[in-house]
Amino acid sequence: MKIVFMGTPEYSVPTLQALLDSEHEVIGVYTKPDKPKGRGKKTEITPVKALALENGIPVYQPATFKKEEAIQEFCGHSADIAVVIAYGLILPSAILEAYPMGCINLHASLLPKFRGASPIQAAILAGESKTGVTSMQMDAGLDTGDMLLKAEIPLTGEETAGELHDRLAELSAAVCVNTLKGLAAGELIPQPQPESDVSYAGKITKEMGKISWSMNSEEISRNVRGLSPWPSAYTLWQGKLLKLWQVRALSTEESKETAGKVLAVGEAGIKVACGKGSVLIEELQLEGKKRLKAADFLNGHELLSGEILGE
RNA sequence: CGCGGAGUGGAGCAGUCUGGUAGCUCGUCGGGCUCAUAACCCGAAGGUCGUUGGUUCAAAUCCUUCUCCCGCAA
Repeated sequence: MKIVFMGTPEYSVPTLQALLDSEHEVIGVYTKPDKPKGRGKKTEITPVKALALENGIPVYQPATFKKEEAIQEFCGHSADIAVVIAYGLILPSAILEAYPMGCINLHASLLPKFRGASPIQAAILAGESKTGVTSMQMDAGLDTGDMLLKAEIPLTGEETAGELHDRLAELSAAVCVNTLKGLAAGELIPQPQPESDVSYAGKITKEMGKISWSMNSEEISRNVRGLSPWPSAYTLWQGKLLKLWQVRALSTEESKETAGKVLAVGEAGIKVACGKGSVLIEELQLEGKKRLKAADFLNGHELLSGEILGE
């Protein structure tokens, strides 16, 4: 099949690579416009664009599909289908219906759970025991299209969003290839999403990373994992930003201690009281500094029992 | 040139403002104590103070070049 690929971040890359390696032909790649990014505000090309350029595939970067010319251009490609994965732009119906087989999307959750922008993080934050990837025939709604294929993976309760991101990105590539195969063979029957289990995962914001020590230890652990590596969970220590990279939930029993109080410090980590239970901070990072194991951090910083974090 | 912090024995930090013997907490190695120990005591090794040039009798410290790491912002 002739495919137009639409994607932007790192997450999209394995799928594009899989399509390039397949018998299908990628005739064009859409990705979001280049933007100034990173320290120093340099303009960087998107990961998808980088891979497309390496392979000599035409790249298109409209800022929006609200303009007629962008739609015209899209319709001008003689493709059979468009594959959309973490593209980042809303696609109007004129786009969705431009090609004979429409647009299929790969979403990083077991739909209809966690529709929206942050399905990977949402699965961890919600403490799910499994998650996965769903391919669907796109329609005008937000991740509401009829489902084509699903693949599940179990969650151990230890993984970070970053690790899960990488695994699901690989899984998406496989699901994409299988979905195209199924569609070509006419073997896939689109399944409407059941209304009963619908949930949404909105955009992740920086503020979500601020730890409320009044939460229980398990919730804090999920926040640390679900927001790693971005935007990362953090608290404050002596007025400075202190990122938490690895935290272990200890007890979940009621505690009489003030939430956020440092109960003990040692080689194993920094034990902090929560609203319910306590956590052991095992890896952390002070603003401007590198990520450190708690033991290394304590060698150079005087963090004492009894101090209150979060202020 | 978006804002800011930092580069000091193997690790994490102090020292820089107010130039003048390189320090702390660990780790490593040796010895001791102990039934024993990751605990405790004694001792030792290990550093061109990121790089370039300059100022000075003298530079980790002041000025300069470059580079690498990191927080914010995007």
